[in-house]
Amino acid sequence: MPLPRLLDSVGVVTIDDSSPQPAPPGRQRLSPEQRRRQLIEATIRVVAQRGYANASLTAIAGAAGVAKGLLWHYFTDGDDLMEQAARTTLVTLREAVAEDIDLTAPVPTVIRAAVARAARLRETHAEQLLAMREIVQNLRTADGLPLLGITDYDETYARQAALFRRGQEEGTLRAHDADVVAVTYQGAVDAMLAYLDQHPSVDGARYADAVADVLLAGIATST
Amino acid sequence: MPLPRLLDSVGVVTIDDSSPQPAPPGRQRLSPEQRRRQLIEATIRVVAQRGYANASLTAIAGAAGVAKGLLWHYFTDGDDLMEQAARTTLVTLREAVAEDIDLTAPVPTVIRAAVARAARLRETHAEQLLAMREIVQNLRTADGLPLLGITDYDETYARQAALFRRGQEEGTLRAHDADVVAVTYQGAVDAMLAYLDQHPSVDGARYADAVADVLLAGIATST
Amino acid sequence: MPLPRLLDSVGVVTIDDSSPQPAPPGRQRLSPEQRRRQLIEATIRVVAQRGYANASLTAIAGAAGVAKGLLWHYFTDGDDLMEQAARTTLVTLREAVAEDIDLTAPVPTVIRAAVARAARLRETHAEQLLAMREIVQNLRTADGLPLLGITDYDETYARQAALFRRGQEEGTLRAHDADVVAVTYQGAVDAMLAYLDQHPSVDGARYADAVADVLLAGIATST
Amino acid sequence: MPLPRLLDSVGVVTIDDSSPQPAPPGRQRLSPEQRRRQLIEATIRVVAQRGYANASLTAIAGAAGVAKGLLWHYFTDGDDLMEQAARTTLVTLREAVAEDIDLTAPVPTVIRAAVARAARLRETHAEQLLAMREIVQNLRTADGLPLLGITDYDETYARQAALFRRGQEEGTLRAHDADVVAVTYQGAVDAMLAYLDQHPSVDGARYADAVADVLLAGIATST
DNA sequence: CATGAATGAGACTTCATTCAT
DNA sequence: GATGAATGAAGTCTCATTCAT
Repeated sequence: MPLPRLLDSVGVVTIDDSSPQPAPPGRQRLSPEQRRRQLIEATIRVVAQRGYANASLTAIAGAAGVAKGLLWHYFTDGDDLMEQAARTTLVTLREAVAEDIDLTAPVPTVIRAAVARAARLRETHAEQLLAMREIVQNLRTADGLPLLGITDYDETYARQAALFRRGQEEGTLRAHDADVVAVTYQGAVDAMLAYLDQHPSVDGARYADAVADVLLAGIATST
Repeated sequence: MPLPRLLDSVGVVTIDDSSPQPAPPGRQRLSPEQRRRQLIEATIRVVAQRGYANASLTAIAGAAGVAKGLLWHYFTDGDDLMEQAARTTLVTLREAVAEDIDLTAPVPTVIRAAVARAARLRETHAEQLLAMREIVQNLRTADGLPLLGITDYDETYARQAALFRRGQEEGTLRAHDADVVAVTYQGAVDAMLAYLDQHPSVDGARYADAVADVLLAGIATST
Repeated sequence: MPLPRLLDSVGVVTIDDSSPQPAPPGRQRLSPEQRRRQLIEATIRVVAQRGYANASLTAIAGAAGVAKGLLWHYFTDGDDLMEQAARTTLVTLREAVAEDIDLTAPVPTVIRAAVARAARLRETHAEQLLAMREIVQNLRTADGLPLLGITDYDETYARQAALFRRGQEEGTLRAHDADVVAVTYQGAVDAMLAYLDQHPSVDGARYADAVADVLLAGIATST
Repeated sequence: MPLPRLLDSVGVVTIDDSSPQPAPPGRQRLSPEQRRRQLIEATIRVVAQRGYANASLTAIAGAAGVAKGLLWHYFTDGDDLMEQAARTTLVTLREAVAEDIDLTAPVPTVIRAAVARAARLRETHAEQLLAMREIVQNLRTADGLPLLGITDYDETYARQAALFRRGQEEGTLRAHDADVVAVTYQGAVDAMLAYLDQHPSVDGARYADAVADVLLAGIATST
């Protein structure tokens, strides 16, 4: 499944219960799941808007419309909240993207569709994309090493490599090293998203198509 | 000159005297240039190791073996230090990469060489690569907008697009949109670096060659 | 109501619990009003004892027996604390003095009583007198202009001028310019307080009476 | 000699060598006296303009056009500089005022002239007045006690009391306690200066005359 | 004598975290 | 469970003072 790389693909599907702080009564008593979701959504929102460094827990609690202290009822500390926010968001994103693509189609078709869907993530999951980038980039273990990344990437790359291998078996892709192709593909998608982010006037769909052209020219047997 | 994207920003050629606090002699009197360089080097080192959010000025001064207050003699505040560190690093990097590539060679050759050189940046400028990513990602103006990025990237993309255009005129590259090709190329290189960073056992040179294969298959007239 | 000038500003009636850090029980939970009052009292105390320039927020928090950070729960910053301390003190003082004087008595009688009450302020509100002087003198806006003073004084002068005008109408005071008389009166009282401050052995009550003699000789129709 | 109280009377006569930093050559070698005077003048200027709290030694050295370190060649520390600046200024002021008044004239005449001269101090020695107020108010010993004041006041009061006593002997002043009269007089002058400072539109000369009227009505035998 | 780079103490402020209510 | 007052550990920054040049 051509999932954009962790950094790119971030994106809690909808956070459908769109209301930020609708709760009118002073003290609502929610189920743990609801609370966690509520707090994670606020986290994504604040991180996206103010950046990781300025996303204080006070601000997050405020955005969620709850008291500061409540955070420690549901998360062991700030890092835990960030990590869970990232992981949750990643999972939801994967599901969302997978839903929109027919993975059984011919591999070149899958690739073109996946690139197009990734380009649309900017529109459907703007905050999540931003926030994930921030968290992945900044969240560290106590010894300074990145907390997220390696593991998650590998899984992503593996899935993509499998896809490319199928293409080679079916004869629709050329015989490059499937891992290299996977990484290259990811990088192209990632760069596309960053570029579109900073050039909002560009037509994303058309741009994605052009990117797919380049990629398929490089790896497909026949465009 | 086909400079890798984020890589662009990586730099500071030497930092040869790798030692954190080399000499404890009471009070060193350095020239402004030397001192600035020393402080910027320490900044890059600390940001690379601990991440932007944990790179306190206290830590940076400590890494430089210098009193905290000295930072304000040379930089107006923490953001100024970060910005200057990034800009200095960016410039030095560009020069470093430019030196190693013959830009007058046939475009496919230039591309292959550039990818290879970029792969080697991990070895020669590991800290700078990491630190630049951190600073570019996190440094913001007071209103929350990224302080670095857009402008600098555009220049990079423009240079690369010019290179690709030359290739098309000379008949060595196919007729894709040169801008799209530039962005795609950058993304591929960037992804390669990130991948190599986290898989140190992989042979960078060979990997770079494979990436160049894929790219050239996509854009060159004859592989 | 003939309030002494700088004296005006002095105040905070009680501060009865004079003890710096009365109770060391782990964590006290006070109402906002109590806490604000406590912090303002500590501010007055520290400013009076060590001077404005040496009244660090660290010292003030220490004198209040409270964590430094708590100050920012109740005041936006140090200047805000100082300003509120001054204003609160001013109001309380006015009320305190007004309570002790019968403003409907013949004007010369009011004047004599007011001078006497002012002299006693040294005993009942010594710290407040000192602290007000310090704050009024030193607290400035960002552009360097005094934050307190002009406006507040004008009100004081106006009240006094009105009193003197009544005296002229009733025939107990001579026909000087009422504004000039008000300012002169204030200055005399202010100087008396400064003098008594530095000569503690002098009998304040007797001294105040002598000052009233001089003033009334100058402005009353019959001594 | 009716010298305005310490606080009021501040005022280095002219600082005639008016140029702030005229010295064009990099390193001038001045006599100790000249240097001290230069530094003290800069101190007065900076304190008057920015207030005591913002008068850093760095700013003072900058205003004097010399290197920071030079201050410690001529003064033991910042407090010493401030104290000497205040004392020097006080002396020069006394001389300046004394020059303008005929102390042998009838006492009421002396008083009227002195009040008038004091009112003009605002015009001729504005910075000195401001700076003296600041320094006297803020400069403290290590234990928090005011460094200037008591002693200097007493001298001033004594001189004035002597003047008033002469008036009583000559029959031009009534028989109040001369000390009380001195203090009252000082306070009136002080208040006048403060009032004029904040009401620049008022005609100082006329105002001073009115103040003298009130004072003399109180203490002279016949106006 | 003069300079200004360098130091270090301390100021203000922010914020994660705790805990009495 | 939920609140927000209170704490304490940094962090950024300023400035008097020292000292190599």
